[in-house]
Amino acid sequence: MANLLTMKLEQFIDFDPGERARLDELLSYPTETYERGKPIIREGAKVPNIYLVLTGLAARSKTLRNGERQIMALLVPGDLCDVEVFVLERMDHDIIALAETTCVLIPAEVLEGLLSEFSKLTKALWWSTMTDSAVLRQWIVGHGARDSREQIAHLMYEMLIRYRIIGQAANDTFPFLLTQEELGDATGITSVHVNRTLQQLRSEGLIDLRNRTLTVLDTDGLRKAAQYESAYLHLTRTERRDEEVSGRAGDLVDPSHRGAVRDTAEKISSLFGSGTS
Amino acid sequence: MANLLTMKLEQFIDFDPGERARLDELLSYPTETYERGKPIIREGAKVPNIYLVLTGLAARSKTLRNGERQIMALLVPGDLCDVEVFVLERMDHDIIALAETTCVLIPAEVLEGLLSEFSKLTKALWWSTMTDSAVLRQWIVGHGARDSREQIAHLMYEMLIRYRIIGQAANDTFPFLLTQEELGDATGITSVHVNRTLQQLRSEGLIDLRNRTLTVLDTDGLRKAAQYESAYLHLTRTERRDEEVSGRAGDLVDPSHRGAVRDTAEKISSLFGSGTS
DNA sequence: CTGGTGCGTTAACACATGTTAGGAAGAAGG
DNA sequence: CCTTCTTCCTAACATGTGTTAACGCACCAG
Repeated sequence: MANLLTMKLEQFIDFDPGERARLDELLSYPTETYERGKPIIREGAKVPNIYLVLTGLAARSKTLRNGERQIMALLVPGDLCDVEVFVLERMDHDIIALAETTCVLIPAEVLEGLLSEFSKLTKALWWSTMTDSAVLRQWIVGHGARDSREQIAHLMYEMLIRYRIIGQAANDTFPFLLTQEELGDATGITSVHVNRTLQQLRSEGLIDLRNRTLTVLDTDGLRKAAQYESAYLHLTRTERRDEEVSGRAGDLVDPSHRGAVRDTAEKISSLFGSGTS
Repeated sequence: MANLLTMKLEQFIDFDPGERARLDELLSYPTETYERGKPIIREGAKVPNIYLVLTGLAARSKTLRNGERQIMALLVPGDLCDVEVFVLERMDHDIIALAETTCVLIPAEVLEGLLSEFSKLTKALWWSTMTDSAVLRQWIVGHGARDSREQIAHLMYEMLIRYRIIGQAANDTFPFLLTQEELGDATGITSVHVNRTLQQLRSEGLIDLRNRTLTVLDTDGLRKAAQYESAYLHLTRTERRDEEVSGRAGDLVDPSHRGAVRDTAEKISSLFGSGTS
């Protein structure tokens, strides 16, 4: 399997073969699989491992005393769950599995060792962290200044890009594993209103959501509906149009980029499936 | 003047005199002052300096096409505005002055040099970054799962703690430099409704807000109103009750801590004013 | 003193979203 | 095949928050 972590970090930094090899080694640590709905890491836990999502979907979430739950970030394959363990003593939120999810458990020392060895990797990890923060900021903007339709459109558009980046959104179709209730927890909207909003997006011909699979029928329309702006994901190399990675999501972050590398979604696996070692 | 940055980072790590001296040197770089309302750093900018707030109040904010503005974080004296410049190419949001604000402009190379020299400092900076993220997460929880009264109470309670930490909230009174409109931008509420909510908090006897100064009349009541939970600020040493720092905000994050170090707010300057070199 | 200008304050009304409740459709399991 | 459970969907009603608009007050400049 392609190294998803590498595919993600490559959006920012161009690794050499040695570095890639080291990254690949990380994937050889033991994995663990979690059923849908089960916690992967609990708030308050001291965790000795770094969790990397391989398959499925996880979320950062927080539960208030009154039982309300707020999802604060979605973690797709290739994402790290808990870089904070390097510094902060305890998790300040839960990581939960929103679908059957498999993670690699990388001992913290191992990754820490790698980091001091390769400062490039250190930089890449900082990038990943700061990008996470940027996504959080975007999430806040969403809640404060967007209505429900814009919010959900935005979430979908962001997920499309992120699945593209890891090569799993051919034809603008990708796994969308959230229930409407969970979508509500992510956006701060009730599931009833989520439903209303989905109907609307469907009737506008923007999306097709069925069987946990989302197809974006009109990427331009969806971007517009989302008031999407590309900068916050900090896809440095994509924006710079580095050939190696820009085919994945280039047309999404910058429509004018299309044509050049159109319909490359299908080629991604051949391009990168073997390019990670 | 006490080194505000040191006071803040001390919440996490105990520096030795040499390290403190180096931190103090950072404050000797040129400062710049910004009028209320003026931008300090603009979205999209490539910035060669790290900005450290010395006095006043700044905010991370984002403006949408339709003119709506969302404030995503408040920066009080001692806070760094743009650590991201080490890694990300451009700012993905604005930093604006909400009051007349003075910043030190530390050349990025200088701080970067310091970081490789002292890994403790590196850790402290990571701490600061990850804590920022944690605050963002909290902010999201606020928007999604709290009503206006809880949100505003929460913001006030957090600010009380943060001003305590830098020794500027004696008697639970501290500068509260936000207009109601800005409070609205921070919480995603209209200024009209902010006003309604403030009236309510006043009539409940929780706060006294006048002349840009906030006095918390009932810390317990406010904490309760805010559904506040301490963990997210990651005040490691405060929670551990390290004497050196726990007097500042200990009773706020853990009410049982009171008595032990009550009314220490006034002593803070004598304890730490000279303790930073 | 006088006219701005920004901020706080209220009031009346509109509407997006929440709440509650129940039924339909599909998946899982015996 | 039937039962059970989850998720999706819809309807009627309730309400928190937004909108608009107007007035007062403090502060400042001239």
